[in-house]
Amino acid sequence: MSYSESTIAILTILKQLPVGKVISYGEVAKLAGYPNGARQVVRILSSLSDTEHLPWHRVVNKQGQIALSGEGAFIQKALLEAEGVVVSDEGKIDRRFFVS
DNA sequence: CTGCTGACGGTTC
DNA sequence: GGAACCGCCAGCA
Repeated sequence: MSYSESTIAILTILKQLPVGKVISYGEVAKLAGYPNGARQVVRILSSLSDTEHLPWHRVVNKQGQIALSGEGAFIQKALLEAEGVVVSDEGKIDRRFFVS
C-alpha cells in the first residue's frame, strides 16, 4: 500500500481538516503543494475515501457547491449538516464555512 | 506508448 | 451572472 508523493500529501491535508469546516478541491491540492492538482484530489476522494477513512463530504468545489450528483450529493449534504455546516437546498455552502 | 476520463479551476466572451 | 473552453495530471483500457 504505497501511495505516490502527491497522494500522501493530499491525504495528510484531508485528515487535518477540522470538523464543521469544508474546503475546496483546489485548496486541498494547493496546501498539499500541487497548485493545479485538483483532479488528483478528486481521484483520491473517489477511490481512497473508504480505505483511508477520509472526510470526503467536507470537500466541495470552490463555489461551495457539492460536486456530486444524485444520491451522493444528498448524503454529503446530510453529513455536513450533521457537523453544523449549513447547506442550502441547492447544496450550496456559505464561504464562512471554508477553512482560512 | 496513446488516448480517454474525471466529485476541478481559471479565463474569456 | 453564466456558459464555453482549455489546462491540469494520475489512473486505466
